[in-house]
Amino acid sequence: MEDEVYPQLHLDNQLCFSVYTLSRLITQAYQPLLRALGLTYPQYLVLLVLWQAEEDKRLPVPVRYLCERLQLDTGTVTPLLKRMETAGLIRRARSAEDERIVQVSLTPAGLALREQAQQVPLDILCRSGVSLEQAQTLRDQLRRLILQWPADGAPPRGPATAPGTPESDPG
Amino acid sequence: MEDEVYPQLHLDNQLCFSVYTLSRLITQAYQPLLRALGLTYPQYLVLLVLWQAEEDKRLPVPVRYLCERLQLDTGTVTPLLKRMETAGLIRRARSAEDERIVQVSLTPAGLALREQAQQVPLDILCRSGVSLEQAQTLRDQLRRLILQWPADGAPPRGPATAPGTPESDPG
DNA sequence: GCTATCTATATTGTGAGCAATATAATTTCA
DNA sequence: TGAAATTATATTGCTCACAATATAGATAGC
Repeated sequence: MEDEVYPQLHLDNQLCFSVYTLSRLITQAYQPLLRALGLTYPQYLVLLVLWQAEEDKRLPVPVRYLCERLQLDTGTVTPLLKRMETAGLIRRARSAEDERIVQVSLTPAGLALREQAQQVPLDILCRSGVSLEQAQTLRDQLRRLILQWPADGAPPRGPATAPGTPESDPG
Repeated sequence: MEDEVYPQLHLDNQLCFSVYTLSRLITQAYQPLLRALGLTYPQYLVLLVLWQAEEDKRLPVPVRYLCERLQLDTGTVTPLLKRMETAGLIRRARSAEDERIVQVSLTPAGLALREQAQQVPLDILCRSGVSLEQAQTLRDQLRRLILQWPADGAPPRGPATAPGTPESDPG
């Protein structure tokens, strides 16, 4: 028998699994608060973008802008926006100048939700027991990692260290 | 007019959005490699657990064990396992001693995939351009955060710092 | 001006995630 | 022992994600 061991394939050595698990944990933490506002987590993200655009007097915004900000494609965003329109949170309208474009804006109800959502991020922070410093540090670290992430189709780059046989390879 | 500003609701100030985005980016990076093995990302995670159990001679394992390790409920895992059974990767069998339990084991095909998967984590690391140290540090940081995360239904805890009005609240 | 190309959005189909509920087997304990 | 509670898995219904494709409007070259 071989009895080979593959530490690089052990679940708890994977960075991907930690990120995946934390992402679901955070979403689950938001869920009860957002449910009180009649929102799902992705719908909340759409509203974050629209509320911020409203602050800057940039409403309406095209669907394309939402896709860029959220890093989601139209296959996800279009049905999401349809549900939000049905829920009375947003409006969608074809642009007159360029009929390919659908412009998205907030309804009064969608805008009004911002007041109720105001407390949500801090509330989550409190419930999670994470310190503000820890959260900010981690956020900035992840944002840098996301920014340096290779665009899809980019050529493979080597790891920044000399190659070896790491016992626990956090792929 | 009010012209109020809500920095705590700005998308890029949210820790949740960074985690969510990175999680999807990583999954997308795995996708082409796993596709070559005929796997989806969650199916790969199931195999990681089963391969490790095989190393320890603990196969078969109950569905409950997979749910615990992956932090997923049966509503996700049961159909996932059914698809993997159909694909010939695993076997599912009711336990004789306790007929509530379904024991999951690897088929030869499912076990054999481990050889091909061996290179995947390091391959992802290379493509991502992240250094091994950076990945390990981040992984350990996230694991600590996940471990300290409150169980569902736990009472709200305050943030570890004095309350104030943080400009950018990473909820 | 006409066709090829490009751009913006929508649609289809599959596979997660997850809440809520259902079903059936086991255990508890009065 | 026998009903109530518990445990393990499955099912249903809804909402993402995302690849692949479709559609229609705008733009570029010739």
